[in-house]
Amino acid sequence: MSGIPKAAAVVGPTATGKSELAIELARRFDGEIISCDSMQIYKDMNIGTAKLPPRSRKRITHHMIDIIDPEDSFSCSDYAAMAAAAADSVISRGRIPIFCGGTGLYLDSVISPDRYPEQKTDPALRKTLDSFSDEELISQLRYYDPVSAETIDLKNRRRVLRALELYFQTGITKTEWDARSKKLPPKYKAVKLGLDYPDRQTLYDRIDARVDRMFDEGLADEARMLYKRELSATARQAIGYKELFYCLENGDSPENAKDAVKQATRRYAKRQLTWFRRDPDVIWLEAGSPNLAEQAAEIIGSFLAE
RNA sequence: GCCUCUGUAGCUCAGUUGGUAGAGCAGGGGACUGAAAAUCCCCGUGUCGGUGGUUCGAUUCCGCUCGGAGGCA
Repeated sequence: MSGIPKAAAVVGPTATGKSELAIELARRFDGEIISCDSMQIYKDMNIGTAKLPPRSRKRITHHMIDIIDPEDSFSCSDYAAMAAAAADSVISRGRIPIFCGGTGLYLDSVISPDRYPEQKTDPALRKTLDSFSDEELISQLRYYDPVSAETIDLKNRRRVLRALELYFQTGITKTEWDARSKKLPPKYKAVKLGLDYPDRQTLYDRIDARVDRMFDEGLADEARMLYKRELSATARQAIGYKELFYCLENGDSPENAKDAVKQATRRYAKRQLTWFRRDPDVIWLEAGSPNLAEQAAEIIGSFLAE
């Protein structure tokens, strides 16, 4: 009726069983999964990104996993375009796209309208901008985009850089771009299911256990292989790998990285929770509860029937 | 058995010349419009081991007591 295609999404912090639930839902609703995970994008980064093994994914089509070499630069803007193309193809086949993953910005970027249609990443410009001091950047921002200078956290250098980059590249301020995109309808109308455990300790215990399992499965070897390659700036920040790279640089035992990996993952999970809790559209369900799939299916079923 | 040191926030410790205490880490909360597993901001009450005493008042001084570490026999 609205003309906006429908989709489902499974979100939440890491280690809550999103991938499994998404597969179950894809089975029940004849869907295909579109991953919104900034790291499962990369080939050869398997253990540390907690990818489900291919045999667990069989029979259900997964998009946006294993599509980029870790050497190649990739960012949210690439994701938004590719994921939307994938979702459209799913819809054209008469099936339903099920977004699944913990990278909140990636999900938003596919679902929402094209925010910066004229903008593409320009490493040279970024490098030039990065050579200026915080003060210089801030005064530039105050001059060219005073509204952003009021809104953006000026202590967050990346945000300041980003706003300037947008302006210098397109001649239009970030303020203006954002105002425009807010007026446009979303590309998909999605029900968002959020998974979380009733208490934080359960989540953290699961994270710890999963990190232990990753090490048992050979995370250190996987990291050693990747260490020899020229990873892109994004791929090299992946939790689980960056800590091991640090060990390799300093000749430490991989065991020494274990606690650091666990802690980084806990903090990441916390940030994910902050992101998704802010989204009023998320319907929260208890991770690991026995009737989770039924609950989820019921919500999606009535959403699709609307 | 004797002597010395030590017991303060989940952990490591600082401190109070006696007026119920503060750092780091851990942890918690928040922000986020294409670098996002990134980046940034905010948050410190705990029987100061227990128990008696001195004192207007003790975590701080004294006695005893219970843990821990070391030394001497």
